[in-house]
Amino acid sequence: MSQRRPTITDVARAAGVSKGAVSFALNGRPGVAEETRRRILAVAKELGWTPSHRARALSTSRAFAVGLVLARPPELLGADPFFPAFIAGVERVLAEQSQALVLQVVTSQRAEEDGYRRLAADGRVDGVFLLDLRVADPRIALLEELRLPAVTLGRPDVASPFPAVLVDDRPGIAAAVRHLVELGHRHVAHVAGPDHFLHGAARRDAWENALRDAGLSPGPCVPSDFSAAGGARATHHLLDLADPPSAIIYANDVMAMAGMAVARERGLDVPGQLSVTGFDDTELAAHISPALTSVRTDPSGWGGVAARTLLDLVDGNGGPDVEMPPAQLVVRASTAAPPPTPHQSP
Amino acid sequence: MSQRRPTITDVARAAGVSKGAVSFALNGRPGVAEETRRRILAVAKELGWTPSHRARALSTSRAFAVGLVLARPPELLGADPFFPAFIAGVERVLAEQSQALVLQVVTSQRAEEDGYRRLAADGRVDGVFLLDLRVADPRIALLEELRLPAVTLGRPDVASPFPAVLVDDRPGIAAAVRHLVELGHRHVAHVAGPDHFLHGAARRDAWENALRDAGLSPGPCVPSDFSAAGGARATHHLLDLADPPSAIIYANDVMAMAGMAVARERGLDVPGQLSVTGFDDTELAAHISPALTSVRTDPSGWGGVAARTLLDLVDGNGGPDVEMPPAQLVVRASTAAPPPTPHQSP
DNA sequence: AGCATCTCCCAAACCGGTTTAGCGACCGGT
DNA sequence: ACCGGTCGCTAAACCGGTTTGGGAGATGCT
Repeated sequence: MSQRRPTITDVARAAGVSKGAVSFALNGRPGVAEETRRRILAVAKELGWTPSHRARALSTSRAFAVGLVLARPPELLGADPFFPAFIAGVERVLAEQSQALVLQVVTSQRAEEDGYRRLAADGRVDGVFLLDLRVADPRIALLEELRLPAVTLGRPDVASPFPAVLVDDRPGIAAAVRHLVELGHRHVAHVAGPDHFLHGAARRDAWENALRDAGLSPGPCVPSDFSAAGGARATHHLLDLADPPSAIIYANDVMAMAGMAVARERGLDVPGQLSVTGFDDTELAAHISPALTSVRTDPSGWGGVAARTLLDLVDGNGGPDVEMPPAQLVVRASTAAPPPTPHQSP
Repeated sequence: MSQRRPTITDVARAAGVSKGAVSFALNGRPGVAEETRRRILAVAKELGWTPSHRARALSTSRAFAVGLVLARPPELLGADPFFPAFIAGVERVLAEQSQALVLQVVTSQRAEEDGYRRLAADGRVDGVFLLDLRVADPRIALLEELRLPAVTLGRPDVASPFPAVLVDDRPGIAAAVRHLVELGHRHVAHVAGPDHFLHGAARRDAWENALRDAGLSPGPCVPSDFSAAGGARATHHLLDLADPPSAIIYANDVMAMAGMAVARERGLDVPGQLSVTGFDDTELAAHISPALTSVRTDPSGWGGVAARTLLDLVDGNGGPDVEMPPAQLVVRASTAAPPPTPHQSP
């Protein structure tokens, strides 16, 4: 019938011991007899006592939470398949450790840094995830200055004191290029993500290198922004060229789908006259027409590993970088042999 | 050069006042001379002092955070345009109040209730958002029992002590039906969301009522699950009927896009032989071919209003329900007049 | 001058845990 | 019988704020 929730003092009194004993018993620390420990825990359960997270946070100077600051332009937020899946993976491991996830969504980079500052200043979190690594990412130094432990998704291009979860997009892109080359394509373009993202650059490099490895010169590359509108724009640009590509590798599925639509509106058959590949392998990719050849990634798996790595780091067990399995190509109906062209038919 | 961050005691000492005075000054409470207040604040700024969120949380028994528990099957997480946008809207108002958002993503309903229990038991949050209302939603009673303030998105079908942010999907669906009827459709089917969601049921009712209002009998309705796979399945089902519909209203864009693909694979022209409408108006909707007629919603706007409502509630200013503007139909290329059929041509 | 009132501030208690210092009981060894 | 060491526990300090009770000094009123 008690209105207010029981405190450690209530448990101590009921068990006939001191607060300290209850604390020791709860945390499984030595120095309390097994018999006593059991009794204390029994009383605690009977009273329905749960240690106050707030009090514990104050006295241990820990937040028991990790943070994620996400900078996304509003129009991309809804379309991004990565971030919700990543979070789900994170949650899976946080939940079993009674840790919480504090999320901040911001729309500009300036706000993003403020977000980290606030998380740090408030002591809301014990560590953070660093996503969407950028070229010469200033956030690394910021987090160092804030003394905020972090785990990066991908390997930064600047010196970083933080463990990284290494995800390699390149094999997937390379596989896509090889797949297209094997089909006979000689003119493979790329619609990339923004230049300043490391993963955008990595996918672009992979595309370029794979083509060179095949003895071909890379087709045109158009940097874009991961949005459907951007993908459509880039596609128009490529198809307007004097010598348009016979295949386009897009840096994500959304741009690829928009690109397919553009091709179609221009009267081009996909894959008959233009092959298209995406990246992410979203659920929709398999259910559009033609079904989209894409590169499957595992954001949820990355989230889980990143969370575990971060919790270890926060506990003082800074581990080494973790390598994740490479992305895999999933071949569907949006890729096929190119049409015969003046270049190829004598 | 101090390693550890300054505390209120440091500020008090430096300003030559007591801790209490600093606290009063900071919180703008009466009882401290204007001159003194300015001096204290100056010293605080000079020392770079920020009140410890943890200490404040303990002494005021407030978390200065709100929570969101999201139950989604993994395969839907990436495709759902609603939740990231909603969160972005929430953040916009939380940020300006120095509140944080604690997120929990779970995959089963059982886990969802545990999620709320944990948030409450840990005192991690002062209130929560209740999304995806279900028929006879048990979470209402749970939150009441947990004494956790909440704001619901939509009006529950059970007695609820919580303020609601009222979003009405029905006008959008009704507009879609009217649009199709005006085009000449007489046989309009619906691919719905899961039956147990209130908004799924609402969209279904709206579809049904709008058809009746037009003097037509509702075509078949297939409940589905908001996934691309589900949308494809439902579409096959509808097109396999002896008397297939000439138009299908889908409960979200993803199912509509998958449905369009199915129609196409079966050799049906959209919109020539089958008209299709979606719901959500995702960014991609405008960039597929044919561009998808859809119903535009404003999840980010809802998030902002829901956050403000929740913060007010937590502060003891439980307000009335808030009505949001209705969803609007956006007509694009996926809808057109139906082909002449035996029914219609004498 | 005397007294009530008001303003401004301080000291101390409090929130609910964790952690340290230390004390008595018990143990084995000599 | 005495001594050093371990075990099991308690009391109290501590984390860093907020809040309450009350005291000193200035002011107003008669």
